[in-house]
Amino acid sequence: MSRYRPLPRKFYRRPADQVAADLLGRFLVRRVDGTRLVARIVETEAYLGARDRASHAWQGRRTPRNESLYRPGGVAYVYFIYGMYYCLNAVTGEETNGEAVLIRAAEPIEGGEQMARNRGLERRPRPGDLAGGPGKLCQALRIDKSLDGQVLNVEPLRLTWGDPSDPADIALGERIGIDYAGEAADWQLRFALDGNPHVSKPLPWRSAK
DNA sequence: CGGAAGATCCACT
DNA sequence: GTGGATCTTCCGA
Repeated sequence: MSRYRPLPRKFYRRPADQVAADLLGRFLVRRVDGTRLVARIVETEAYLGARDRASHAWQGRRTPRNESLYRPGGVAYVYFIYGMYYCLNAVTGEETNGEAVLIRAAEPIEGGEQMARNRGLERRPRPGDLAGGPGKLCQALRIDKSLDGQVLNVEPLRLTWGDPSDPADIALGERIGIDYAGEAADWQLRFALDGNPHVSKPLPWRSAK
């Protein structure tokens, strides 16, 4: 099934904003304990490296925590935040320039029951409950620091061709939770499938059409 | 509904 | 010591 064929390295070796838009509709395929979990990406954000105040690579900052950001495109950058959550990024770019795409939300395709258990949900999940936000998504797919720096085209975590979006259905807006970032806070680097209920925060987005 | 607060790690000042 | 690419619960309107 070609939907589950992994994206090639070349896919990631472009500017982060381009990759962020192109990742919408692609599948996250996670193998854990012999179970396959699949989710379709519906929301992403681009982080532009040294020139982007909101980026962990702002002004070239380099620490053990963000080391993966400086590898060539095609690996995962997973970091721990707020003392409780993980966030998953795909590192992008031809050069090692600290660019990445934050995977913010996805729509469950396979293994929804397992995802609900991973999230500790009792009630029947409503749209967005399982992976409608970067922290939820990592919890549902059991993504943690052990995947940091791993390539994204092999088990146990792959990004595959999936069910790509029509560029006309992509909405964009400002990134979330980066009010401290000065003018970079206004940059239109958040991408989502227009009107998709699994998105983390619906906004009056400007359409990219 | 919306806003506030708490949970609690790690990089940086 | 401070605050963050978050989420949940609790409270009041």
